[in-house]
Amino acid sequence: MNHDRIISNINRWITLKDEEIDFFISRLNHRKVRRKQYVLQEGDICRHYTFVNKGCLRLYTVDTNGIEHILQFAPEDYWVADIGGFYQEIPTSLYIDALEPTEILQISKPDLISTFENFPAFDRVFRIMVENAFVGLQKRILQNISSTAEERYLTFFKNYPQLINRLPQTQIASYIGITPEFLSKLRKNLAAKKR
Amino acid sequence: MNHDRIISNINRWITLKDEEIDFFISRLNHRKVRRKQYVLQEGDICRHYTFVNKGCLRLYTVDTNGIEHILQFAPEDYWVADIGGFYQEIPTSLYIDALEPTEILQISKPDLISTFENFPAFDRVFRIMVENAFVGLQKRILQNISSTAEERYLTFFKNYPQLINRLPQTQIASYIGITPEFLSKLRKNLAAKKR
DNA sequence: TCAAATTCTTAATCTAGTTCAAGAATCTTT
DNA sequence: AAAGATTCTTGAACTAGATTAAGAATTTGA
Repeated sequence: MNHDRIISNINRWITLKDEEIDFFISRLNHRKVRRKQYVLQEGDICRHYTFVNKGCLRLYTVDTNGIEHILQFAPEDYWVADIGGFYQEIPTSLYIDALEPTEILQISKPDLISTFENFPAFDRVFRIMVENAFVGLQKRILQNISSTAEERYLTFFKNYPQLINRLPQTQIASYIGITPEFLSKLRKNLAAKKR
Repeated sequence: MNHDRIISNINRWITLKDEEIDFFISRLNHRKVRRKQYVLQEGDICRHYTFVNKGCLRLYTVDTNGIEHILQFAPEDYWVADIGGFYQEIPTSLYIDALEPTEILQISKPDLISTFENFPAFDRVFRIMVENAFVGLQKRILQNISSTAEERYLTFFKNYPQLINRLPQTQIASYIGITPEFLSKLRKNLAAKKR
């Protein structure tokens, strides 16, 4: 498997030495997952940080009524994990599965820790990665406490143009926190407005 | 000013050497802010990471209708900043102000960067800090897309018992994303249920 | 300690979004 | 290419939460 995508991903914020990159790459396992296959299930311990090389994963919970609530989509170039459970090694309440046939690269906790110990630059890489993700989540919270469903949909549209025609609407509805029926109505209204 | 609280805060996840702690502490400025005084205003560049030693700050936006939406409360032992704007040095859209007379410790970007350069252990400290904050935000998103206002209020009650009787209800309403009037009704219903 | 400011409550009316149901359209897999 | 599964749309009835307004209670700061 080709490592170009993950190399440019970790080189995005700071430039690493070849030795550092080679060490990190050598720790990765790669896997293919079929559509609908689970990468993580409630009750499991999240043993890997997962990078998506091709395809698309989703991170979500299932509530007591059996309804799914999507925390994150992870298309090409995104990382996913139950971060808390990964470091503390406690059973997760989250699910990760594939929305499309997907190719992933994974690093285990022992391998990531040894990467941090050998090359402190990776503490920085992962610090910056999480900082960026944090800022993204803050923006999402703000949307959720201050905007209407229509505004949230339009923001999703702007932030993830690659995903709009790639994901079923029911998944997008779940991400922005409304029912699929209501999303359908919103779209109808928006289409009417455009004319 | 006493540094015990911030020292135990940064020592919480990994144990630092005296030399590392001393360097970091020597970079801090301390300030007192009065109730309602701004620490950051829309349009400013966020020049400091701020630690609360005593009192309580809030991080929020003001929408086009003049309504405030609270992203974070920062009582004793919490850090606040517009993280994105801090590193990129771009004008913020957020406000930080004091809900009570507050004592803070601040570190500037140049000082934080030089701390990272001299002592890579701090990349790890800040990585772990942001990871924990990230996990907290994920839980909050989940609440917002999946729970009723009543459930969100009860969760706030459980997560921040120290704050419930310390903050005006209007601030809590803004944090959980409802109007103060509706929070008042919720509380009435909850009190009735208890009997 | 008192006046001003802020916060809290209640009630009536309104609306964004849900629920339920059922048929139409579109994918997936063989 | 067909059958089954999933997704999308529409409509009617419902409800959680918003809005407006006004008075009561509490907090604040001089």
